[in-house]
Amino acid sequence: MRIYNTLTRQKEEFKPMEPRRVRMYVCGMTVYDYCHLGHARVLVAFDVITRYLRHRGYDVHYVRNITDIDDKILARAEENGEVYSDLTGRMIRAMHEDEARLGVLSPDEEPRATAYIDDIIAMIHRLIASGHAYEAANGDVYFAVESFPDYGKLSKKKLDDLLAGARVDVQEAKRSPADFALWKAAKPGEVSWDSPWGEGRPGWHIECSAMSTKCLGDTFDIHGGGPDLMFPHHENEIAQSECATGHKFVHTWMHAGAIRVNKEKMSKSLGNFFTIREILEKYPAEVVRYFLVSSHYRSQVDYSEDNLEEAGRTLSRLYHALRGITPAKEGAVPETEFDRQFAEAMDDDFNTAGAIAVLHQVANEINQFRRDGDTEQAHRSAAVLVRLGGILGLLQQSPDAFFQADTGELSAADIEAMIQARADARKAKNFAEADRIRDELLEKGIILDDSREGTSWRRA
RNA sequence: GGCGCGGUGGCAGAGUGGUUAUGCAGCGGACUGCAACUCCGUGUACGCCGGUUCGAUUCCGACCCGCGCCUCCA
Repeated sequence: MRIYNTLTRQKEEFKPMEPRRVRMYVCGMTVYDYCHLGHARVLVAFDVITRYLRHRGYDVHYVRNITDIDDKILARAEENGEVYSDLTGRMIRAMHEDEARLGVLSPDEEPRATAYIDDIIAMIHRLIASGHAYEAANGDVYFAVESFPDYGKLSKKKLDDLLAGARVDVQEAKRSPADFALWKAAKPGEVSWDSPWGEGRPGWHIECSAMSTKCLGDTFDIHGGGPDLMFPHHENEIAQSECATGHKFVHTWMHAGAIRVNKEKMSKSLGNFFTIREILEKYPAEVVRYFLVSSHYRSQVDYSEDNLEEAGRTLSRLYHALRGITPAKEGAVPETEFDRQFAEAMDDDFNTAGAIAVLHQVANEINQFRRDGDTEQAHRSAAVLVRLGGILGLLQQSPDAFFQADTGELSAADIEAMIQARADARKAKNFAEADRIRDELLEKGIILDDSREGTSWRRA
């Protein structure tokens, strides 16, 4: 299978260090606020990647960190008048709720920066000892960017350009404007840890170097994250890690595409972000997931009501195909041409859009079998659809659960009673009454579907 | 300014040197008491200009446009 590597800017044949084992690290959240859709994209993208790699038979060790100490966290806690760890604890719980609702499997390890202070200090120590970092007059420790000739190899930036474009408010203490903090001296009253350089806390980038190395070794297979982490975060990670260990840090770098709103990137600094929980108030979680998975993980996607609603209609088509069918038992149906096409798409840099097209072909086949009264074949194809959907984390609930959740003011019993009343009216050829009932339900967001087996219902 | 990514049919979104993406929406037909669902059929496409080629949406070059990073952001 081939994966696009940001480091080389091309798709490469994926060869993990150990044949059947994949070591992967993904930059997770800085927990000072609720997760937004951009976070969801990264969460879902690497969830699908993990699921597919496992489906392909790899033993994946997936590590995704939590940044639970940083300037923004301290600022927000101060603003709220609370202890920073109360804030981060609350946001971590919220994040776990959000990802569970989106069907995102937990990573194998979820290291937190504050639990790895010793490892961070040890790595900084090594960097100072090898001349790649220095303790400045203000108590901070900085990484000396010019000591690493490869600096810029991920983001394709030249150090000269970075220095020329540096902002005016350069830290006096830095030897070079491009140097970045490994350790920040604590201001009076700030939460801090003891270190050889005095009380302080880690810089933003060093935690990921320290934790990934600790959890996965000096060198590992895949490192992923959001599009805006490429520079400076990932660039700095490479510098720190390769200077500290003397080994290549990561083989394959993967970056998700940005989420946009009105042609602008959704980001916290622009203030145009939607949190996952806001969106989940308006759309079923699986629809949001489907929306995310229906385009390639590296492409930009636009968040809009139209797009989410279309995703809802499209996912409904898939669930419609499954309605009233008990899929054949997993394993009872051998691999089909559809499995092959699905794998072909996914093997090509996780082309989920192509894979979903296959899902629709399977749904179409199910509907054809059903039309022809070939129940046996319909059930077998349904098993294929559920099997392939599962690799993307989709189609794992019952169609009724999907269609009949969140019905608003009416209970299922109310709806069933009205359906019965309508059925009676129809039997009596009182179509005016039957249509009145159907319209009343529609007004309340309930759509009826008649079939030979009877009438079923779903929310609009 | 530097670096990078992209421009596909009404919309969303894959892909390919010559042959159907897929879905949503639309239209015609079947089914239906009428609808919905479903099935069958159907139209509109590859930013612009050159080049390579028997043939380019697909390769190469120029141009136009959009976006991202260069500062905390997934």
